[in-house]
Formats: sequence, C-alpha cells, structure tokens
Amino acid sequence: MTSIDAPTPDALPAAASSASPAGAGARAGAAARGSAGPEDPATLHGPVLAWFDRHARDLPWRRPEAGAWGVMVSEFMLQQTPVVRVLPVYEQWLARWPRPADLAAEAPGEAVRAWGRLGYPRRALRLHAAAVAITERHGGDVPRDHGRLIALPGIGEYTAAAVASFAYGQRHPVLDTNVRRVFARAATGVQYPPNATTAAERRLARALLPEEESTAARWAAASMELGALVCTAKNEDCGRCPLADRCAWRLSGKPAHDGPPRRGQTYAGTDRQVRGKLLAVLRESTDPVPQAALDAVWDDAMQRGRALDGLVADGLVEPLEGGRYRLPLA
DNA sequence: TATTCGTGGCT
DNA sequence: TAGCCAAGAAT
Repeated sequence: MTSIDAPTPDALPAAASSASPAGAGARAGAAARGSAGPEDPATLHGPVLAWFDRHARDLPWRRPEAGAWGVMVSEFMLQQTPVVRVLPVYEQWLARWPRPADLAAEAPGEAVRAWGRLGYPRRALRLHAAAVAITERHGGDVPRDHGRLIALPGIGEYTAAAVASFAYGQRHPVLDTNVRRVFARAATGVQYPPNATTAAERRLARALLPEEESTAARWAAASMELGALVCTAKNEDCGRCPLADRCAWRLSGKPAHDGPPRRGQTYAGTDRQVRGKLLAVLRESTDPVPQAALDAVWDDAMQRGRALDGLVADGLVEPLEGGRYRLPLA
C-alpha cells in the first residue's frame, strides 16, 4: 500500500492553481490549507497507480534485465519517436551493445547506421558520445546521480530524471509531453500544456510528487503511461481514465485550447528532408559513397550542398578525398 | 525564448 | 489530403 492516499478524496481538483508551494508536500499542504485552497494533489496518486498496475505495457526497457543502460538507450530512442518504431531497433541495439563500453568501442558511424530510420540521427551520435563518457568517467556504469546524468551528451532535464527514476528508483519530477498533458488537464484544467515547459509546471510536478521514493518512481511511470495510452493529445479516452471524476478539464466541459497555435512541423521540402535522404544513402553503404550518388537524391544543388555541409558540421558525415563521403569512423 | 533537427502512421 | 503528433536536446 502506498502512504500517499489523500484524506479528502472527493474534493474538487486544483483548477488553474500554479501557486502550490514547491516542496510543501501533499499531506502537509492539506493540513495547512484553508477553505479556499486547492485540493490535495495526492488524491491523484491512488487512482493512477492502481490503473498502472492493471494496464501498464510490458515494454522491454521496463523489465529488470534491461538495466540502467537499457533504460538509457530506450530514453534516447524515445525522444520524439513512437514506441512501436523504437521496439525492434532497441532489441537489436542491446543485443549488439549490451554495455556502454561495447558501444564506446565502435565507430560513431556504426551507431548512426544502427539507428536506422528512427529519425533525428544526432541522437545516435550523442548516445555514442554518452557511452564513451560513461566508459571514461564512470567506469562503464550509467551514473546514478542526476547531476552526472545531465552532464552527459544528449541527456537533458527530462532524460536525466527519467533514467534516475526508472533505472534507479529515485524521486524526481519527470516532465515529458505525456505527463505535462495529464497535469494540464487533470490539475490545471486546460487541454494542452504550454509549448515550452514552464516554472509553474515544474512547481506543480514537484508538488504532486509522492513523498516516498519508490512510490514517486512508480508515479512517474504511471502518469506518463496514462498520457500515452488514455489522456492522449487527440481522441482522449475519458471513459477509461482513472481521473475522469476529478479531471479539472473534463469537469469544466473540456474547453478548447485557446493560446497560441501549437507550432506545426513542416517537413516536405526542408533541409531536414534533404539531410534524411542523404544520410539514408550513406547508411546503406559500408563503402565510401561518391558525390554522384548523393547528388541523385535531391535536385536543388544549393539546398543539397547546404544539407550535406550541415551533416558534416554535425559530425554525421565524414568527407573524404575525391568528393567521397561515409559515416564517421571517429 | 524560439528554432532546428527525421520519420512514418493516422485522421 | 495535409496537417498533426510521437518518452526532447542543443543552441
């Protein structure tokens, strides 16, 4: 049993409250609160954790044998890429490079190649660089400390918290796009969170974090899973939501998002598309690729050149003598 | 703070 | 069909 069940289970949710004192703790806040205060945020924990017990997906990086390295690899791959597309690449990656040192011993270009079509191939380069850093600085073990995690290439606020929480069971606010959406709806009463993570969201996440460490870690995974499976961006399934009876957004009639439009990502015709086509050619070939093979993938020579220069500048492509190119050996 | 950075499935 | 969206990080 968890120790975070709220004393006031049927009070109204904390609509639009971003004023929760950070670190006050759910139970302490409930005791000190006056008649007009927001509801104890801990009332969210019980339903979400119980739901997670029943509906959590059996994902390979959640199994004990995944270890911290497996969790870390999955987090890199899942940055902006759907689970279903990550699964096969994850399995191959871990089979080939079961420890950070195994990946560190390879050329970075091999990481880019194995990354396949997951997208954002700089992540592959950063994962390789992180493996090198782990091997050199941490004896080959994924560090447990949040500060050391976030110092690694490709690991930011979210991933550091996720690895510390999922791999090591620590207590950190884990704010990904799923959790932010769940909080926006259930606690704040709006359809979507802001475009960029705000200080108010961090305060809210901290205020909602269960006190007990292992419960906090479970809460992080559970709230994320709820956003991924039920409280989705489109076509949310409130009928299956354990928070439906207390969701601020739903209780207020699910008002449409007002603020600025969520920035769309155009792709067709962009440098990103050209980069993708160029890199796809290089991934397919173990041997260096002649310039002509790259020229064939895009008509606009100006844009093509700019994209290739960008890939070289990013370290994703290595230029050779005679106008030939390959994935980086070092 | 606002942009840039891939890819593919879904509506 | 043309967006919209998916476990963000770096600059």
